[in-house]
Amino acid sequence: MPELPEVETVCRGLAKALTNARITKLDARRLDLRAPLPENLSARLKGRRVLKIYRRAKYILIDLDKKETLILHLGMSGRMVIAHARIKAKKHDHLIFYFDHDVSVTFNDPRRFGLCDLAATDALHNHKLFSHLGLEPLGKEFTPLWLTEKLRSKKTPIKAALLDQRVVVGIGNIYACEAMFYARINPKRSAGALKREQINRLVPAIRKVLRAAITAGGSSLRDYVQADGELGYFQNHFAVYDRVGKPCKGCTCDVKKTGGVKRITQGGRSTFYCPVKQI
DNA sequence: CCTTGAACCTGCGGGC
DNA sequence: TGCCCGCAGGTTCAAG
Repeated sequence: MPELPEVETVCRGLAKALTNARITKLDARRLDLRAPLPENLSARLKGRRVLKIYRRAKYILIDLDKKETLILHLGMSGRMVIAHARIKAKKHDHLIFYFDHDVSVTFNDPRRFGLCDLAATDALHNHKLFSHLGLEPLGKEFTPLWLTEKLRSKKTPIKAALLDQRVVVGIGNIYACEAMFYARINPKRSAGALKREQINRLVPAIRKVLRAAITAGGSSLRDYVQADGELGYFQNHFAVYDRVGKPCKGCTCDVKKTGGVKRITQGGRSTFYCPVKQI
């Protein structure tokens, strides 16, 4: 799935295309995403105006009139595709939103780990999906001091802690690996045992890699595409992610000797790191 | 409370 | 060519 930079990119594309438009119709072709679609969603959305589109964690939030917000999550394989003409539904096109300026937006998600909900705008922070979430990594409050306190009692590896959305949101498998590389931290290190200097490197590393990825329009792997159909290109800048046996970014080692980037499994997920630089 | 592992679902690429 | 396996950007739930 799309991690924070990809979701941010999608939100910006949707905001540009949809702000102030009115929903004329929702074609809900599949009701069994990660959670069942809300009752009568199509009827409830008809005629509603889009006020604002933004992101929280990896969720796309679309504020509508009448103080309700449409919540979308892309799961692992979700995409939003904007079209300027009536489209013919393709495989895994689960939701097709039509708007009054002849734009359609299709939510396509082969694995169906994505989700769509509608909730009261004023009560979003109490919503089941949001109430447990940690800080935004690009926000002001996300500081080394704050992160130190949050990780203090954690025995899990730092890699797992970065993926824990109760600590900090938006970081997924790619950007956890990348940020730890730039911070020169071994992913196996216990989160609570990190040294002050390490956390001092980690926070800016996270912010830097997320910002750079947003600038690049996100990472397009197998099936992720920006809302406007353009491909993001950050995958061409990965330092370690998906680079087993290859040199890490800026590597001066003899890869024949060191073996280059290594892959291990943590919490059932692949971690890529440089055993030379990340200690 | 904490941590770990499995589950959800589909598609793709590699090895034989 | 086809089959089988492992792997894929996330989140949640059960079990220890």
